[in-house]
Amino acid sequence: MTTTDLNNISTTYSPNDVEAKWYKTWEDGKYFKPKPGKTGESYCIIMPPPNVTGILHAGHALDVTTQDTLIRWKRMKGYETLWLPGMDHAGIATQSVVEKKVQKEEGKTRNDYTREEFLEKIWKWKEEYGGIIAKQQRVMGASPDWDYSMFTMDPEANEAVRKVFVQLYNEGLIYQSDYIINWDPVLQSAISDAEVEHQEVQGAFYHLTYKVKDSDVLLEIATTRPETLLGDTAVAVNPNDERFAHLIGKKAIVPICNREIPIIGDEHVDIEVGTGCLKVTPGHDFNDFEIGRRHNLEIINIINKDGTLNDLGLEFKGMACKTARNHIVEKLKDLGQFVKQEDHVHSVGHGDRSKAIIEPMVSKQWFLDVQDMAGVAVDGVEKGETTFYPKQWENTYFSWLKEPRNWCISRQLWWGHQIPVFYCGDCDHNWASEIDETKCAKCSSENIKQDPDVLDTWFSSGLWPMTTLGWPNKERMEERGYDKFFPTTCLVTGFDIIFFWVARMMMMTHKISGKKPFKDIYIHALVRDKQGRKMSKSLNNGIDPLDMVEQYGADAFRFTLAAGSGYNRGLNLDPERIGGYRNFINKIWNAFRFISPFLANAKAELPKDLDQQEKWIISELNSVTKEMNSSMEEYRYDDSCSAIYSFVYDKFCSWFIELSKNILHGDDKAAMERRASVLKYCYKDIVALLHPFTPFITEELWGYLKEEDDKLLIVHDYPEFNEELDYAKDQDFMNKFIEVITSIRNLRSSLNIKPKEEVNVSLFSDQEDLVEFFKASKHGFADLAKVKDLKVLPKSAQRPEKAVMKAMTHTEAFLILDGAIDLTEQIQKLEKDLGKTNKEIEKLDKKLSNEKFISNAKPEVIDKVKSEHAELSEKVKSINESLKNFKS
RNA sequence: GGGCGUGUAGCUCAGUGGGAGAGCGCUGCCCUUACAAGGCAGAUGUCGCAGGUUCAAUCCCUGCCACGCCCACCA
Repeated sequence: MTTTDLNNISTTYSPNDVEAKWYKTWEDGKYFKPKPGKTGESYCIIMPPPNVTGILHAGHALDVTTQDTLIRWKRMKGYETLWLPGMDHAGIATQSVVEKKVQKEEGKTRNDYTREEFLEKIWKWKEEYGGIIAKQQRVMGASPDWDYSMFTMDPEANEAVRKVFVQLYNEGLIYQSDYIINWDPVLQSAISDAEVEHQEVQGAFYHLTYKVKDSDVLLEIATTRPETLLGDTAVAVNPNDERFAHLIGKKAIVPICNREIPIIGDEHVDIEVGTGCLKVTPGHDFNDFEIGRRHNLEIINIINKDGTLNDLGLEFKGMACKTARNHIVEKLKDLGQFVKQEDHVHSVGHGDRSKAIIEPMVSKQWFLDVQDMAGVAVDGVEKGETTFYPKQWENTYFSWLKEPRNWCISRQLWWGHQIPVFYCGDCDHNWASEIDETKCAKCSSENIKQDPDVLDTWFSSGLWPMTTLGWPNKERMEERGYDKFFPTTCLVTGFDIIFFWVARMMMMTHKISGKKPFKDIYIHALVRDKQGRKMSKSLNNGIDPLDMVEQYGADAFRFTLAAGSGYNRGLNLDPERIGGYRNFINKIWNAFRFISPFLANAKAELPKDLDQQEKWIISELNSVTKEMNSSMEEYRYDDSCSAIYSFVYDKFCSWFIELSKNILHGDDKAAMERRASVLKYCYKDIVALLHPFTPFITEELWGYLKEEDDKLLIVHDYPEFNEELDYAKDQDFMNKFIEVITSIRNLRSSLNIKPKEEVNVSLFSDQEDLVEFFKASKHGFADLAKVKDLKVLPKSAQRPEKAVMKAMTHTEAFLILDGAIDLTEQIQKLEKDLGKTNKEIEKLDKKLSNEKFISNAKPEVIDKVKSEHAELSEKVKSINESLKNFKS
């Protein structure tokens, strides 16, 4: 397509073909690969790998946008950039979606298959969804080096995981222990503390009585879970509680099962809460477990893996806890050991995947001792080796790491890295190994088996920055540039996984490599619907990125997401806003359609002999360039977007293009060529500045703007601030010019003068250079406010008799009237303006007459107030005189 | 209970110790040859409430109210 064709085509930009075309060009041309740039420095972002649980949602779109914008920006600035893509196996989450699918389609559970068979089904799922995700990322314009793609279950990742596991195991940091864990009866696996959601639930306090052995005393005990009494191994009271202290050391008798249990004293028991007596069930309550440890109590497990009562449940065996609860209450009533029941709201843990009520249960699990690692991770941030943007998120990070609990890393799942610990069936030897063992390391027996559990997903995620760069294999590290890119530059992620992921990467990566994995951590907002609600399937308020791209184009969608990203924690996404920015993209397209016929007359360089309008726009462009670079440095995408948005709309299109029409169509060939050159210069910078945000349309337009030997925009230099292009005086003139034009338009509008109708205007000002500027801008007044006859006079000159006026601090504008009109409305307007201005002057007067203000305020503030006062007084003077004339 | 955060125009949100802002929406006029996905002009606020610090508070401090999120024990 040639530039002339452009003017024959639609006035609306259609993104779809353009986007596909450029993505292919970039990808085929290997533009996403890291290449040494002019800074000689590297810049690396490891993409937080999306879960392969399903297709991408709006949150991922934000992830892609914020990272791709950074990468493209740094790439253009001349860094050797690597954005490393990947996907996460997301153990529990993925296994459960596949289990659900199998249940739905085949009516089977995973136990109807062998481990190998079922894993094959998950792998199939992974292939399908992994492909969709990568396609979605491409549609968004993501520019990672796809050749680096990794999956958290790749053999390379497994190698890293096993090496680290073995090291930590041999150091004694990984240990096996009977511990109370969160048991998810639906997933039938332990889950970590972080995977438990606490929800307020309407329950009840059940008051029961326990008999004290060899005594008539009845202990009244309040509990929310009477069914666990079958697992009670003590009754605890506070040793300082006068009511019960004398009973410590005696025995109580558990109702129904009639087991004798000790009455113990423990400070944990709150005298005020409940009845002051606590039944202790170390097998099924976190606090009770701790009490049990302190007092060496027996642990009794009464619950099966599926959440029903086991053999110890007596006649309630096989019942779900909730059912058993009701039956046991009935039984207690029969026994006369039930006192009362009170409504009680309390929080109950639910699995964040399965939504099942979590049963605290004691079982043998693998743990990682994180006490030392957590301290180091805290140090890294406190000493500034790693910085959070926005800084407030450090608190969230610290709050977890400063009181870490050892991490339960084993999961009773199939989908994940199997724990590399081997057990010998003959000699009881067990050991951790980096390779798949075939015989016992001690007795050479081949009767060995590997631990069936898998590792928590976050174990492999914690190593991700190293794994992806080839660690621990020397050759891979060389090939993938480990030394160049590690530690990485920036991690971009959401605040919801600061605990899960960020903290773990900081701990594990440092433990293994001795280095913190990133310099910066940018925490972006979570995407919500326009009402600020989380997007969820149940609310059906999700926004599908592909829909948005199809409807508005990837550029508009990206710009919307970027414009909404700064230091905020929520981004309320309303498709209407995307529509608004789609209009902006279209504006860019049409501004180019205006410029394109003149490109042939434009020179490649910025001309030296700029006129005042040109100096103004170059100055403004220079400012926006500075603003965009500095705000991006601090991850203020919102500031960058609003800076370029208002420059393009409010400066370049509304004023500079409008002021250029006359020159471009005029007789002065030199001026025309100069203006065409400036337009081209500006537009090249505009598309370059915008490219990281809206890569497609900018690359498309660049094709028409670039010089023959220019490279593609994706690797072109990003504009930088240039001190020499600062023309403050021209900016000041133009701002005043704009103010005057707006005033004239305002007067026209208030008189209902038709847009095409010409008017005569007289301007009065005592600023000589401004007067000269206005005189020289005659064409501007004609083009932008349809001024036929313009007079620019000093304020000493006579004011026109029949006219309406508007006063500015620097200039009075009079619109001359032909016939008589009713001035009442105009007088009202002037009086309103006068009132407002006088109020402002009063405020300033008050300040200036305040001695304390004069003595305490900074001199520049005082100067400013004084000059404002003078300007406003001038304006008041102008208005007053006109009012006098109008009224006479 | 602990922590973090929020409360600014109808909506979504920036913002700063010294003149209250943007986008969208709204009102009026215009199909002016880049753009009606447009142009021009315009209206809109006790900056949550109450105190305090300061010459000066939307901004800093304290308390209160409302809301959101996170962590953590509640038997």
